[in-house]
Amino acid sequence: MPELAEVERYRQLAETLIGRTVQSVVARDAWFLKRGLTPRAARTALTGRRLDAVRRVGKLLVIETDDGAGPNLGLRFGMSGRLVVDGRASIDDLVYEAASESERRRSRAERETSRASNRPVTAWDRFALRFEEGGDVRLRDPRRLGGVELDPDETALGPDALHATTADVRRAIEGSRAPLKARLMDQRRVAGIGNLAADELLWRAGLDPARPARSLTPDESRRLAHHIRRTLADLISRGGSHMGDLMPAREAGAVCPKDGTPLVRRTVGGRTTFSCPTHQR
DNA sequence: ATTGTGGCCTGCCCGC
DNA sequence: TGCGGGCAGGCCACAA
Repeated sequence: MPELAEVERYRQLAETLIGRTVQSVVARDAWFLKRGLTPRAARTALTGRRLDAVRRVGKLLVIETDDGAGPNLGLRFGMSGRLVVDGRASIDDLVYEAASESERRRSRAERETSRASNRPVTAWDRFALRFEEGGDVRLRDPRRLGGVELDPDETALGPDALHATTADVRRAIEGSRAPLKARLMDQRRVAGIGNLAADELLWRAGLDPARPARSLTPDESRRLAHHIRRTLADLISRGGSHMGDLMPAREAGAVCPKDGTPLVRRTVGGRTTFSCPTHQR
C-alpha cells in the first residue's frame, strides 16, 4: 500500500498511459471525488483529453492533460489504494509476494484468496478512465481513504522527500518540539514520508522517533537527510515500503536486526512506531 | 500557529 | 463456524 515507494511505482506504471485520449470517465463513487468535484464535472473536464505527463509529488500522483491546456488529475491512494493499468496492478505486489518464502510456497489460488485486496474486484474500483486507443486506468481502493481531484494544490506539499536536502530537512524540523517522526510525516514540511518509511529511516539513522524535532544537532540533521534520501531510494529499488531492513522485525517480540535489543513498540505522532532503544538516541 | 486527538471507511486477522 | 475487538502503509477537521 501506498507510501512514496509505491506511488513511484504507480507513476512508472502510469507512464504507459501517456499519449492516450480519454474516451469515458467512470466515477460511480461520488464520495471518492474530492474538493467539490462531481461525476458530471469530472466527465466534462476529462473526456477527450490526452494524457501527456505523469508526475509524483510525495504521495500524490499528478497526471497532466492536453499539454497544460487541460486540468491536472490528482490521485491519492490513502492506505489501501492501488493503481491498475490495463488490468494489471503495479509490480510491487509481485515483488512483495515473491519476497515472502511462505507466500511463494503457496499456490497462486490460495494467495489470491487470502490476499483479497489484490484480487481484481471491480467493486473496489472507485474511479477509472477508459481510452479511445483501448485499455483503462483504475484506482482500486477497498477502504476508500484515497481520492480523486482536479488541479490539486501542490504548493501545500513540502519538498519531495526523495530529493530532500539537508537544508530542506533543517527547515522542516527547526524550532519544533513535536516528535521528530511527526514532523517528518507532516506532508507540508516534507512530502512523501509515511509510517513505515519513517520507522525504517530513523532506525537506519540511529535517531529516536520521539525526540523533539528541534533537538537535532546540525550533524544529526545532515545524517538524517542522507538517510531519508538513501532509504527511500532503497525502498523504491527493492519494490516497496515493506522491503526495509526493519520491516521483518515490525511485530510483537522482535529484536533489533542491528544489535539484538528487543524493539520498543509505542505510539508516536499518533502512529504505531517501532524503534530500538539501544542504537536510536 | 503548533500539537494532539479523533474520525473517516472497509477489510482482515486473531482469540473466544 | 460465528462474532467481536483490534488493527491497518493516509489524511482531515477540530480543540486546547
